[in-house]
Order: sequence, then structure tokens, then C-alpha cells
Amino acid sequence: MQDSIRLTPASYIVLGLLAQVGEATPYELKRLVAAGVGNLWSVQHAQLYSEPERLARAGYLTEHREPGGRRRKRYAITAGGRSALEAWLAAPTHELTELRDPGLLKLYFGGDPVALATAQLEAHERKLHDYRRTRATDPGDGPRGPWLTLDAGIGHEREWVRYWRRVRDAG
Amino acid sequence: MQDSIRLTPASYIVLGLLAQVGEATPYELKRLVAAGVGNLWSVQHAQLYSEPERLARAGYLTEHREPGGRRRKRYAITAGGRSALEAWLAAPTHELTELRDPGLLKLYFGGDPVALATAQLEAHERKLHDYRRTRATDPGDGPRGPWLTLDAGIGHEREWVRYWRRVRDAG
DNA sequence: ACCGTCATGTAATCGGTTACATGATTCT
DNA sequence: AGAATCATGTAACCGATTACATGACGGT
Repeated sequence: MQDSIRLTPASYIVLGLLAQVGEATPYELKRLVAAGVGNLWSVQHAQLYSEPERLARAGYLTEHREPGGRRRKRYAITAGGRSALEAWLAAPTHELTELRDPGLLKLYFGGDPVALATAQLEAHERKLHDYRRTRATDPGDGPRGPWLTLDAGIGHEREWVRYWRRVRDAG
Repeated sequence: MQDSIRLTPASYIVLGLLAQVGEATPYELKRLVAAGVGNLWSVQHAQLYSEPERLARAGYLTEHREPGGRRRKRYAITAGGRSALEAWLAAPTHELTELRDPGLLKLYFGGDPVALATAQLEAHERKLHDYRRTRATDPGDGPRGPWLTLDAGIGHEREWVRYWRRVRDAG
């Protein structure tokens, strides 16, 4: 129950998911991440074992082993966890994303624009179609958040496609 | 000279800058990063002390202390370093950026769209003006890479502005 | 039976971040 | 002269990634 650990984005992902689903094992968390937030902010599966432990030690989650079979650990959010999550949600942030794009980095240091653009275009177009398919099958009910961020993903993939096309065609 | 360390983006930033300027102290690297790549991919200043050491141990850089005064360490790229850099530059990548935007993450988990949009809009608009000012004063000669990535930055900030405006106005 | 992939987890490493420090300049 | 900021560096910690492992299950 030792408090005061630093809460990172990964922490909030765990807290946020557990707030939604009630309780889960690390493996279930992995599935949940893959089902949505994952293309927003990826988390290695190993971290979905260590992070809940950390959060539990700090009192944000409870942990108990399943009695039979694999004796897996199930985690659930506590009141403390919920209020930490809510405090975080309530504070809008001015922080900006960095681009942090490996392709751009190569471009910066002199990588061949056309070759980079070709490779990147392919990848971004694929991802864009991916997103669009997801959105097409989205019933549109359910919470607003995931839908809005999916929209962000689409907008950004489109922008990347535009960008790399420009680079390619200028080459 | 122990070889075979893993080269990370930070490594390539150091290699790339040293390839351009010949040699530098960590502090000078810090300035160089701030002058450009920094808004593409930020690097903590402390890492500009440790990373060159690592690279030097692995034979990608040479290191020697200045004789007088502060006895700072100056680093220069070796042939091995240069060829590692070039190999990296020559291989286009299919890797995609993730969004990794703290604001989006909050949105995903139910943060208030209008509040988030307001805060984010302000920050992105500022950054956009910033980039535009930079581009306005760019002579436009010099290597292509930085100019092209600046263009990416502008395109993306514009997309973010569009996006958050939509979110705000839909709220 | 065998092979591959999914399910599930632990251990070790290490890059990157944060915190701490101190001298030199510049501004008020 | 004192405050603030820039210049310059070291040390410690720890979150995140990589590597390693093993059992179950579906298909051929």
C-alpha cells in the first residue's frame, strides 16, 4: 500500500481499462489493449504483468489469485485508483505529441526521399484502410472517446499519405 | 572498442549530427539538437553525455578531452560510425509512428472533449506559428532533409488544429 | 504424431529520465 | 551585490523492452 509511485501513460491505460471492465487478468488486459487503445499507444505485453503489480502495491488496484487451475492474478480498481484516474482525466493537457517518426528521422539526416516515401506510403495506406474498416463496422453507440480517437487516427493517416505523396512526387 | 551495442534513434541522432559538423562536445550536441531535430525527436541533455560514451566504447566515435580549461570531451565520428549511419539511412522503413498523444489518451478514456480541445488547440496553434516562422526565415538552401521534415511538422500541426476544432465544435 | 501459433508468464537488461551540483554570465 | 539564467556535468533510478520458457490447442 506504499503510496506515491509515478503514474505514467501505461498506468492510466491499465486504470482506464479496469475502470471500464471491472476486473481482469494481465492477459485479458492485453486483449483489451489490442482491441483499441493499442493503436493509440502501444504497451508491451510484459508490462501488463509488471504494471498492475506496481499499481497494486501502491493501492490503486487490488490483486487476488484465482483459486483453481492456472491460479492467475486478477486485478480490480480501488476507490483510490478510480480517483487518480478521474483527476487525470479532468486535467486537460497542453502537452504536444512529438512526431517521433523513424522515417522522418531518416529523411532529416539525408535518407533518400523517394525511397522513404514509397515505403512509408505503403504502410500508411494500409493502416488507413485498416482504420476505415474498423470505423465502418463500428455501431456508433458506446462511449464517445474511442470513436473520436479513431477519427484522429484516420485524419492523421490521411495527412501522412498526403505528405509522403508530396515528397515522392517532388523527388 | 567492444562492438555490438544496439543503435537506437538517439544513437543515430548523435551519429547524424557528428557526421554533419565533424566533431562536438555534448553541450554542442545539445545546441544542435535544439536547433533542429529536437522538435522531431527530443533527447534529454543527459543522454547527450552518456550516448556518445556508449558509441565511443563501441567504436563508432572517437573521444578526446580538451587539454586546457574545462577539459571537455570532444567526439568525432569514425569510419565505422559513418558506415553504420549510412546503412541506416539507406534502409527505408515501414515502421509507423504511433500517435502517442497524451490528450488523445485522455479523450479515449472519457476526458471532456471540449476542455481537451480548447487546451490542445491553443498549444497546437502556437506550435504551428512557430514552425511557420521558422520556415519563413529559412533561406531554403542547405540540405533538403530538415526542410522536408519542417514541412511535415507544419502539415501535422495543421491537421491537429483541424481535428481539435472539429472535436470542439461537435461538443 | 507433429507443427505452428496462441496463451501465459518470468527474468534480465538497459536506455532514458529525473534529480542533483556547481561555476560562469548577464541582468536589475 | 544578489538573482536569475546559461553552461556543463554526474549519478541513480526505474519503466519499458527484449529474451527466455512452457503448456494448450487446432490443424494436417
